[in-house]
Amino acid sequence: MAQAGSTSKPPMNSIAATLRRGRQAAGLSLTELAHRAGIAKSTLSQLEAGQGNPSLETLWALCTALELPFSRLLDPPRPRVQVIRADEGQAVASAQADYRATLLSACPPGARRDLYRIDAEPGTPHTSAPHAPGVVEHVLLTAGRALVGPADDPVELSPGDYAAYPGDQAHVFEAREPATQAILASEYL
Amino acid sequence: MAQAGSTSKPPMNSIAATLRRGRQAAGLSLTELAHRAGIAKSTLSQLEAGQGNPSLETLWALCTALELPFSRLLDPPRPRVQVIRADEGQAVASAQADYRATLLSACPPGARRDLYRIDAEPGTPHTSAPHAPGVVEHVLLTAGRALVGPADDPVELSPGDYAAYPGDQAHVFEAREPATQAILASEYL
DNA sequence: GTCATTCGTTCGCCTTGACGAACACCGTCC
DNA sequence: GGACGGTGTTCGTCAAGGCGAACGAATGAC
Repeated sequence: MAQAGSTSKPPMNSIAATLRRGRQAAGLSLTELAHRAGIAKSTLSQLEAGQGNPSLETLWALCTALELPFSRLLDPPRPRVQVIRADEGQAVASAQADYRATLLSACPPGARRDLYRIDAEPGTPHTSAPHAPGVVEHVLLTAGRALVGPADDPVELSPGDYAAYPGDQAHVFEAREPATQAILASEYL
Repeated sequence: MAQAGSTSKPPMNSIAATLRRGRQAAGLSLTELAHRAGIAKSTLSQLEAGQGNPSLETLWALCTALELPFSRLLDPPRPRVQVIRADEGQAVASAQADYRATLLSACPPGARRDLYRIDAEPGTPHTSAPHAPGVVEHVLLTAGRALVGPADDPVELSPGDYAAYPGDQAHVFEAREPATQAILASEYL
């Protein structure tokens, strides 16, 4: 299975580590896991050694046997409690002074979802250019009132209201009352 | 590459569809994408036909060439605006009357992250049994005050405070003031 | 019309992933 | 001691994945 010159190579070491940790966390031996997944334990041994270039079937069988989502194959980090107080956190740059987004949780390598806290004041609407394809934004208004959603079809939200919309097209956030606050989850699967 | 009797087989059709849509969305031809990814166009053709059992290298090369996160290989759905008003949404069952979780956004197939709105009153702490390995919970307190986090090491949050902690061990949510509200993102990569 | 260029598919060959047996290793029991 | 049952590793064999050339179809230039 020769492979021509490609750009970057898959993170086998990362996957290998994930598999090994997953197996040990489940308290399984190589033999046992290989049996459950229906693959040869030699194959599994090589994979955990970071060698080779596994096929989709093999990876899938291992994921289901370990009850791991397929997407969890890449990434090690195991966090402990992390707290960001109300007045902390790095604000995201914005040309407008009446709109402030605070990054709460950036995606670890293998990107999936960012959490922001939005603080906005009435004024000119804050419009965002389309993001990468597949991005979905979730907004939950916690205080005030705002017009949120696709630029061509926004929705007015009151406290407690929730809205989700495609982020890969132009969209707006326009505060309608002073001290408007919201949670924004930007999901770029 | 024979495969012994395993449980479920990988969703090749889904991956095939994702690849084809991704390629067409990028406006690339089979030849062009194959060249960029450094694979043979015949291989790509077969993959988009849902045939075969691609190797990790092949899939990775395609993902990087299409600028798709590896985890986005499974799932099509493209949403429009979705709104859940403050008094809407299905409440999640809970034995305790003073703790209510409202599901805002469930993961589409290929699961990754759920969004909840929490409404809680002071009383007995709401403890959760450990979830699947790898789960991370994010909490952003929007009103009131609460003790949140791992059962053995919780943190007190005030409005605007944010905390993230592993969800695969016992954890608590204990309201300290009436009408306590929070956003909870359960992330199971 | 013909040539040229692109598209996506199909075919034969070669490489390589996956299998299974054999292997070395370690602890336990008799 | 040595015979077990368990671990994870290495090796030879076979089938399947990936490659590249050849293919038919569709389009545009001249």
